[in-house]
Amino acid sequence: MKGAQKPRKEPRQARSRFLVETIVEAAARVFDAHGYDGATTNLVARVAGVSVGSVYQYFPNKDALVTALHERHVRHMLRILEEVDAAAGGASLRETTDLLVAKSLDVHRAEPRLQRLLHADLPTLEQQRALSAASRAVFDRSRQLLSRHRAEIAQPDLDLATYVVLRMFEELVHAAALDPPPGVEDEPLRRAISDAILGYLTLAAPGARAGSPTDRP
Amino acid sequence: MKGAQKPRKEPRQARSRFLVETIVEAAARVFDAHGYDGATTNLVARVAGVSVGSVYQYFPNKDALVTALHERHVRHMLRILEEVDAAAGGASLRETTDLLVAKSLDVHRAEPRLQRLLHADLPTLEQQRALSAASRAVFDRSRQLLSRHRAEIAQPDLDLATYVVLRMFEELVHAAALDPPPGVEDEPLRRAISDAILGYLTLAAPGARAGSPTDRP
Amino acid sequence: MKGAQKPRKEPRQARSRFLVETIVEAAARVFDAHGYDGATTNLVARVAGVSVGSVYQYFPNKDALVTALHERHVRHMLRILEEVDAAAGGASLRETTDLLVAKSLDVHRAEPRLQRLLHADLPTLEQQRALSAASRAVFDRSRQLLSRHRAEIAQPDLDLATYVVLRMFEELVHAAALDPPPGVEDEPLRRAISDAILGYLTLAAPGARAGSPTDRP
Amino acid sequence: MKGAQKPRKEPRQARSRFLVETIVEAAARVFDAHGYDGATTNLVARVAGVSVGSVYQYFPNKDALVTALHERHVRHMLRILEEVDAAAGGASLRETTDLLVAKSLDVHRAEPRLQRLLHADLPTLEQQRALSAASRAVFDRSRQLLSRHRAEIAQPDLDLATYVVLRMFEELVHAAALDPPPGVEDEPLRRAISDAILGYLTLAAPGARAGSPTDRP
DNA sequence: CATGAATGAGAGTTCATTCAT
DNA sequence: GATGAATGAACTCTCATTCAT
Repeated sequence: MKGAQKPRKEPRQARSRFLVETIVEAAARVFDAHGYDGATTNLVARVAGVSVGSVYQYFPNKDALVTALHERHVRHMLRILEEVDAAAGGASLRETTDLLVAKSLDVHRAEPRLQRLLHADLPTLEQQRALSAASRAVFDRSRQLLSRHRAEIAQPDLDLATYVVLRMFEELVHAAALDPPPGVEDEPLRRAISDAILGYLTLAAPGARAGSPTDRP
Repeated sequence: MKGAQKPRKEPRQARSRFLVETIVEAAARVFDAHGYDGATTNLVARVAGVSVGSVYQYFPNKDALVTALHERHVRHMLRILEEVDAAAGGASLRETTDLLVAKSLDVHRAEPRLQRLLHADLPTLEQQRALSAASRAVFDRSRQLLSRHRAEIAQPDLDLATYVVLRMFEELVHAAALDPPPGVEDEPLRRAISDAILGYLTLAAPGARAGSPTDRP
Repeated sequence: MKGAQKPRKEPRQARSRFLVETIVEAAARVFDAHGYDGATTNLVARVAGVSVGSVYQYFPNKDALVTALHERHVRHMLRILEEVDAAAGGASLRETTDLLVAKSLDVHRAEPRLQRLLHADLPTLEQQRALSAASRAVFDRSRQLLSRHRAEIAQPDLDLATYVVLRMFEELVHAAALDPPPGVEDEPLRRAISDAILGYLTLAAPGARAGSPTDRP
Repeated sequence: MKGAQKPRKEPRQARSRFLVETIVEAAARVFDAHGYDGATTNLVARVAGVSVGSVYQYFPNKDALVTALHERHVRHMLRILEEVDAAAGGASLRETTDLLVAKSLDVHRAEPRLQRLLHADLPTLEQQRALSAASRAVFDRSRQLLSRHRAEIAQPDLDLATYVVLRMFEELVHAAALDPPPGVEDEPLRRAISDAILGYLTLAAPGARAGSPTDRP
């Protein structure tokens, strides 16, 4: 992979926007099915039903497709955060977390290899520039959600906590989707992910382990 | 990446063993510096100070190098587990975890991109066959270490707990090494990783746990 | 050599057809000059004045070029058969054979090494599948020509006779073109080839072995 | 056989001769099984049970193995010519030919691909120098045999006749061994080969060509 | 002499990218 | 804009050959 890349031109017209969407969806299918190396730009074009030239009209190079896929994923996650936020009026942190885990698992299970690729290869790229912008939104939204449950959270630094939670969350959902532990049912698996997040957030100061903050009404 | 690959021939003599080691170390440097695609077999050979032919004498193809690097990493982690186990006579789970985090961070910081590559690309490969053998050792050793602290662990299923802990551990250490949160000192960062693991393991059961229908002994 | 190979795409447009022809002609020159091993795909491309990529656009691999050259040769031979057939109204078998030998010699002398390669390497390949289709046309056309002279032919099984004649014909023409006997003029050489074919076809039934069929009182 | 103890000096040569033979036989197997390209010198060495270095001790390069195989074949053919000559006291040309065809077919059927390779690739090589020496012996011996049947032969130039007969013979035997016509029994096939040779040799001078006596209705 | 690890030139092939149509 | 034929740099991998042991 070379360098960070934004779409070459912003699709102004409806047709263009549709074309870009078509290409991105094709890219999602192709990258999920073949991995980064196996995914050729020509194949993406063929699957999208357009010519390679058209792909390059909107994406200056192969990595730009990956960047676009990342943004697509971020949008997806933002939507989920939105939904959960909306649906959960006075829900507890546990309930909210459970819901997020369940919804995210659905997303990752739909295209596990692509998600792994996005999670893994992107930090490698010099694209962090482009990414941090998109990722920032997820970070901010997540932090906001956590701050709403500030009372239930023992960790003092909420920025750091958000960072850690996002990492754990992504990784565990990835793992559960792509490489689940053998012989474990879905429910305990989701439960374990929630536990990991909840456990971290609610961990009392060292020594005070027994009295968890969630014990309070 | 193609398929799983074992070393082509087992290095029997001292000279060969040395050569293989040289090649693997060169591969580590090259993969860490250039990523999977950027790492060419010719470059690995050049860095190792041998000819391409010699690389292919011992590794049937490029992916075999990655597999070897994975095994090298696994050996590394096993050594760390061993050391921590030996050093920690009656240490608490927290102390043991802190030590593991510190030592692992050193390993990952030495070659962060390689570690990311190993963590990310390998599950993609069909090499899980070969890998599971090597990874199993880490899993078993980790589980054994956890079981020694059984009393401090609230999670009922120790296999699942080991799976989750290993994932969290690897991911958070990777992240801390490759993409640390801005403005966070090393100490709190390490602390956060330990908290995540400890929090998950020691999470007291929610008051409603007894009623959960899936919680079978 | 790997496996049988048809052209990757049928050249629909005039430009493509011209390109394919150019490549095949270049391949003919290169294979004739360097043999199978010495002929590199890059050299074929260079001689054709195109890029390697263009060669692979139409021929999936090196062997596909050989297959194409075989088909080119078959077409050539068919054309000759056609011409001879057309020109020879009531010609005798001898006259027809003489003409075929003369024309074929011209073809083989133009690129003797290529002809040898086609004659020799192809049966080795698994390409007999693809070849038999093309070769069949030559066989059928030859058989048809022979059957027109049925009265002059003593061999009972015309299929077998065609098989034998084609083999002798190809081999002797090859030999005469590539490795002629020293000190023999062209005319007696051509005559000898015709004699071989005529002699076989007109050989009287066994029992008349001692003398030629014309020995009859 | 290893118990035999000859003077200490002599075995060195004997051993070398044996080694050379071993290598050549291994080469025969390998070239027959894999063709020229597929036959690697390392494989030949492995099959021979010696090291590559030993192969290169006696054969300066890969083509030297082919040359040796050609000489082996020539010796084989000479032996057959010898046998036939010895066994056939007052045999007719037909009888002699039949015997030669039968014996040669056995040889070629044992390693058809190798024979094709020798027949086909060698003229291509620059080894014609070395070959003509070896081939000359076969040529001379064949000519001698033909001259013994001078009375039965109509062709005026015996050198040319020998040349033509050898070519036809080799080609037809090759073809019969490697690529026989479908649905033809062995006997008629051998018969056809003999017919081809006999027909050529005994063909009466032109002009005497009469309507074939085997004309069918 | 025998060995076989080491060599490295060079081959076939792919695929991101361009640009004339 | 859209197309897709054409490009060619660059990669993985092979194998004839050498030479230190």
